[in-house]
Amino acid sequence: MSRTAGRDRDATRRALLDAAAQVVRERGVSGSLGDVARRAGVSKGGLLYHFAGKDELLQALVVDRLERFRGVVLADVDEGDEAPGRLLRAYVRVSIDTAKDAAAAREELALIAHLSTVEAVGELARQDARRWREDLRADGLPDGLRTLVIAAADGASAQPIWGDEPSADELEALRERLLAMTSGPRSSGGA
Amino acid sequence: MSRTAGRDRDATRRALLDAAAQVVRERGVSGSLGDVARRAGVSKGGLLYHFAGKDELLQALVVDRLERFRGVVLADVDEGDEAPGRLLRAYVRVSIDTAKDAAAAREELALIAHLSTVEAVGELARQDARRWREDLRADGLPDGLRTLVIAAADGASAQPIWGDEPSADELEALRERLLAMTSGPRSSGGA
DNA sequence: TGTACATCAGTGAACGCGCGTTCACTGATGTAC
DNA sequence: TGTACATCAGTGAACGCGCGTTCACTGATGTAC
Repeated sequence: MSRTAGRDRDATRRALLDAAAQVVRERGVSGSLGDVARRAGVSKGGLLYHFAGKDELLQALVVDRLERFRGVVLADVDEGDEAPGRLLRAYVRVSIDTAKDAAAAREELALIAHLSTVEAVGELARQDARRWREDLRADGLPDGLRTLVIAAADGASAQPIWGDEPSADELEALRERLLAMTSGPRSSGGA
Repeated sequence: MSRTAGRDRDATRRALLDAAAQVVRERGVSGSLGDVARRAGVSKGGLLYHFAGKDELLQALVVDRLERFRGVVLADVDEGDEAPGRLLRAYVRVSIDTAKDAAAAREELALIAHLSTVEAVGELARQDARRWREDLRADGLPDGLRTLVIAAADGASAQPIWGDEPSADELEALRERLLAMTSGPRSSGGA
């Protein structure tokens, strides 16, 4: 096999991050670099060429996941929705949809939970959380309502970690209820 | 130092479980048995005398935590409260109180998240979650409302893992709101 | 149009350390006679 | 009231394996002249 097998730098990095996510989901942060490298189709040395050490790999991984979530939510904001709470409604939709695959949700949360114990990662997560708080506050809904809705959305996606697996029906009902709560007394449109 | 230093079997077990909780919080499941043993004041061999291996220790630890939480909630049920939702109200109070110490909440959740990746632990957690679902359902509130309140309580105690640290004021407001929602149109009593 | 050199994206063997587990042993306490 | 034996709750040295990291090396591609 040649040294540069048709893949450029970025594609290899991407493959390594995806492999790392898989391994951390399955084995936690104690999953080995060798395992990650094998799944990405490079040698351990190759991995270390891209990420100077295990911590750096995990840090890059958490940044990747947080950005991905933010991207999905922003893409889900309804352009036609001009009422206060449009960002929060997208946040709710994405959170609940994520929770529908309990196994995937549990794995994703375990991923974050594991990563959150890595020293350098905590600060990154805190920054991201602060940004969400500010963005959602700027969204224009009253404090108490907003806090409640965010907590419920977060709770729905966190429950699998306790072994709880809410049914699709329950999640659907919760989703509708949360969206209705943020749309004022009468919900007029929206999917 | 003598072999049986005034401590009986159960006290040593207790000390080992407490030390294990501490270590897992700080270092994750990859924290070492040597570290656990040292903090409990026994040798590694001594630890292995009580728990046949690392998996057995972690399993015992999760059972311990789940039982502890259930015990605190049951103890918090208001004897004078006869209205539907009395168990759920205790669940809310305990969950939100837990969330008030963000650092402790994050650590406790990280503990469970870590443990949930251990094969044998998953089934235990699932059983416990099923029991909570049944108990809370038997509590007599309508499905949609109950699901919402549980999700919000779970969310509040889960948020620290994302780096989010809700303020005490916010939590207090959320708590009151959730309790009011489960007490019908007019909340009559309660702390 | 060739040739020399630099750089990029890796390889893979080796090293050393930490950890889980095993095991032979031990000192205090309980029990039978 | 002693004595022999069993059990309980450990000790601590040793072992072997897996892992993160280092390092010398390499084959393809790009660049200067």
